[in-house]
Amino acid sequence: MNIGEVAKRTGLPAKTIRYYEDIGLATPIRDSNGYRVFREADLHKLTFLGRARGLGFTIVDCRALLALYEDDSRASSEVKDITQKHLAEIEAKISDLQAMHATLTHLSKECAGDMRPDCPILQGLSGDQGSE
Amino acid sequence: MNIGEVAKRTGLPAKTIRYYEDIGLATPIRDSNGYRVFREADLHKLTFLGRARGLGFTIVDCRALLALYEDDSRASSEVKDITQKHLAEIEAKISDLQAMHATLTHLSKECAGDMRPDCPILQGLSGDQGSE
DNA sequence: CTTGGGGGTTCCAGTTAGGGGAAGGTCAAG
DNA sequence: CTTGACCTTCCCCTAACTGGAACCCCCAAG
Repeated sequence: MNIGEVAKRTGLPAKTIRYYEDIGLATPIRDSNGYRVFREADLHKLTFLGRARGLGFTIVDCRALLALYEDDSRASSEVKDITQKHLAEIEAKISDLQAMHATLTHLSKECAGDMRPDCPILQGLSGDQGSE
Repeated sequence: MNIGEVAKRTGLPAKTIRYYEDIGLATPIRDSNGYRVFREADLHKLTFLGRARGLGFTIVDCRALLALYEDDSRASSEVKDITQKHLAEIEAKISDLQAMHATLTHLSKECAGDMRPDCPILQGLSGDQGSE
């Protein structure tokens, strides 16, 4: 299977697949013309990578998960640990974003958004806490 | 005021302040010894930048906001537009993260997390949808 | 035979928003 | 005079790709 076909099946851009080979996450063999040739196992690994990345795991995490995926004797606790850490990071990010959202919503509500130059958003950003 | 003092007052690392000068967001003057000298106005701009960045605005947004901040005749609607777009992006990110969180929580719950190799998380990532 | 188009290949540069650290100039105190 | 804190520039590094240039390969049509 050539890279284009793999891209179609996994949904990953060809560029990304080449990149994954570069950093050692995929190891297709080569045809006599230099083209990459992907086997079923390569396809499975790339599909796995695509899903893990889609769930926000970093490449470092993916590398670890992939190693565990290929190790039949792994303990499921190792996988669960990585996942729990990732969940904690996601929760932290959500909290951050929600705090930003609250602040901006508040500032935005007070701003008329018309042609006048008076703008509570800029006042808030400048450090003037106004009549809070 | 030297850069160290500004760093203390704004909470921004000196490196960041130099970077902001590099990209044209701050324009301190120079002392005869080559040291940067920051005036009150520079301090205000940097404080503004710190807050805007802290609320997740990109540097591009900050540049626009700063221009509006310094333009006494701006219309508040321009500021509000940038803010609303940013709010929409924040909302999209929160949704993404919440979806990831739900999926991972689901997978994680089904995983015993013990010494056995059986792991529903890896099964989920591999594309096996199991008994869903 | 040649041309065209649609694969594929490598390599280089750029993205965000700075961070780390080296090599060296400056300043104030003891 | 020296020490240590502060400042300067410069260059490389990060994550995870993406875009583009220049070039090779293969097949079918005119």
